[in-house]
Amino acid sequence: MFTQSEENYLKAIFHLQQEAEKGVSTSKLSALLETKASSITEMVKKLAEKNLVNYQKYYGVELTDTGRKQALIIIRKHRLWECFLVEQLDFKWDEVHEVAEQLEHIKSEKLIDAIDRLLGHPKTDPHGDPIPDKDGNFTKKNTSLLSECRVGSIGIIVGVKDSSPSFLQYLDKQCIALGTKFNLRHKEPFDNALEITVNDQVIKVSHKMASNLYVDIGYTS
Amino acid sequence: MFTQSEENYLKAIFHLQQEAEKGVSTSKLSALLETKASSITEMVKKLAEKNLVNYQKYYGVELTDTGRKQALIIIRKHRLWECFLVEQLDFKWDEVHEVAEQLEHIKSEKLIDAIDRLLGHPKTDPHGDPIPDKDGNFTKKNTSLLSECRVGSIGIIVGVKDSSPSFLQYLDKQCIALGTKFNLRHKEPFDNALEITVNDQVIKVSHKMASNLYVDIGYTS
DNA sequence: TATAATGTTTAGGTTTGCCTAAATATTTTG
DNA sequence: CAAAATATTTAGGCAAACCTAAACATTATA
Ligand SMILES: [Mn+2]
Ligand SMILES: [Mn+2]
Ligand SMILES: [Mn+2]
Ligand SMILES: [Mn+2]
Repeated sequence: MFTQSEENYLKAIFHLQQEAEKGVSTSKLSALLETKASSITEMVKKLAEKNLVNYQKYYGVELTDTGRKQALIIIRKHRLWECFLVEQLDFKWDEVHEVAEQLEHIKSEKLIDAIDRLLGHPKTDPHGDPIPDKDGNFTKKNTSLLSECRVGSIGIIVGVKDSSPSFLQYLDKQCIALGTKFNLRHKEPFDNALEITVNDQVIKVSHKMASNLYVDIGYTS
Repeated sequence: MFTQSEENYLKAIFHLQQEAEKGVSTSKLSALLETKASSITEMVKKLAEKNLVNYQKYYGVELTDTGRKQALIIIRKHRLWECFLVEQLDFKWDEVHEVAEQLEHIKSEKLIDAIDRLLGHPKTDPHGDPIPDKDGNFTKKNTSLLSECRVGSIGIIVGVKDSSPSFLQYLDKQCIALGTKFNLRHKEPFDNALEITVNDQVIKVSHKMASNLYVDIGYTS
């Protein structure tokens, strides 16, 4: 069994590993976990001791197979709890993360399996992120960003890269949600702002916003 | 906000206060929390510092109004989670306590209110214990024990005093559950063992067992 | 490629919540 | 009511998970 702190480190290392192919640096972890670099070094040594990560002084860490498996168990719990909160308790998608950060540490396999069953074994969480199965398998989601689409594309919003409450609330205000079908009409050369239509309504999407929206592209008109 | 440890102390003090009218002793807390007496003394001083308990060296502690209110919030959460596990996730009544011990520490008023609403504001938990409302009010349950009933009584099982898994499993095996209607037929003078009938079936109930079952007595035949 | 800038680790502390052993207070009992 | 038994507190330590400041390694730059 692992401490809450250890679990948070494993999760953080997993997430950072997804982006950078190299070892995850102390400073990246420090920033993500909002913990001083020196504390990161200490904990990382402890995780290496327990064979959850490979650690090379000054060159960062990587999860071992055991570490990766454990990280995925926590991520599975986090995302299932987020689904539960939205689907059973009517939480909004911007309200779930903080509570899920707590719930993900509850130790009971029976509990999380029951939640999974209650929800009908969902494949993605309220932010479009994939939910690993009990063995840690999950289908990596499409990684096209709206910002990278060509003008004329038709597609569906399937996920958010930034899932901070402020961004999610902004999406709500703009009537953009997961599953929203859009038509990319125009890209402004000056600032890369986009214009999309949703149900024949024109919505302006800044470049920053568009680069935080994952999409499935259908066909190009 | 309080630490998990502090919350466990408040809950323990509350429970022990229910039985003994005097101040709760260090040794009682030590036994219940499975923590050495010296550690209890330390923590109790900290709680006194925070005005959650009144503490008199050598004479035990009592909850202040603030402390009592806080204890009831935790107990409310514990019992609501137990209901949730049984009613929504098909846990058995002997499987819920351990998980609820973890879930009761999740910090989110919105969450527990939503669980309460989902369950339809239940008044008692799976062991027959009352669930305090948001303000800490609850109706103290009937405290008649089966062991104290007169032969000839008719009644209903409404709660368990001991809610250890082993006792609950034993009750399952004997087909005794909350809501079970019984007829107290005989009391054996030698060992105070009882014979009750449930649906015309005779069940032998030892004195120890009977002294852990709360009942509502209807009328005496 | 030497030096400066940046990133990482080490050394030494702090707080929380626990422990054992010893000291002290209370309670029981002869 | 004094001695013995029991309960409680105090003193001194430990591990986990943080911190700051200083030392040291790596990387960037002139
Ligand atoms: Mn989340
Ligand atoms: Mn999510
Ligand atoms: Mn319980
Ligand atoms: Mn209960």
